[in-house]
Amino acid sequence: MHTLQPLQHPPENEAELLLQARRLAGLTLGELAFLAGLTPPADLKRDKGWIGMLLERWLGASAGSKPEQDFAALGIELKTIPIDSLGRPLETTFVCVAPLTGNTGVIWETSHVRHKLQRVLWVPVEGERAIPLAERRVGSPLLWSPDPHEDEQLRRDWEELMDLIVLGQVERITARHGEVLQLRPKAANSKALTEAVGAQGQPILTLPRGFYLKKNFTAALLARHFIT
DNA sequence: AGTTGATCATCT
DNA sequence: AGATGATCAACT
Repeated sequence: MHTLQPLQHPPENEAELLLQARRLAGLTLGELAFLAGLTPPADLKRDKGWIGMLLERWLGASAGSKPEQDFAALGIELKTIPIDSLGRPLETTFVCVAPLTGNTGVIWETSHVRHKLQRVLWVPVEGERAIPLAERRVGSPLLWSPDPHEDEQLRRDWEELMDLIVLGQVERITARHGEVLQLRPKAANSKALTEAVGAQGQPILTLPRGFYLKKNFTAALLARHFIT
């Protein structure tokens, strides 16, 4: 029998992962939820990570809250990305938390950002709020690694942002810094604080920040996929 | 508070 | 309308 069902185990290799991801293309979130025995929330207001969790389940990713890649054995990270009717991203993409202390001497080549983005399975999902959550369709997946140009774009932004962090300027950084990679708050709320470096090199408390891919970057990466 | 999964809601 | 800054949930 060939009933479509979530992978019960982590995929053995890239081909198995990609094959399963391709099977999901064209199906709705409601169908995938039903087949997985889940009930979709009415909207994502209080369940912002629901789609990501659903796709993790279908693709056999190690569940949610582990500090490693989704497919550790394959070195692959899973990212669902909300898109509009033309395939363009509706949101920026969270990459990882930014380290705000202990950064003297860190370099791009061994950074968390570069490691996270080394190989990513992108799964586009219709994201317009006019479409009821259960009716939104999953798109065709893209297994991606940064090409030399993309790596260079990311490196430049990362170095600029990390320089400011190291120099105690984290609170002067806004989301406008960076062409393709930005730094924004990543916290439960504005009361959650973490340690960082102040302008005089002293410890300060500030909002935890995360690195996010700007939409121009993910739009280009998805577009490259659509034409090839 | 920190990790994972992200989108919301307000402002320009 | 689109981007920025703020926030939600589950688990540890």
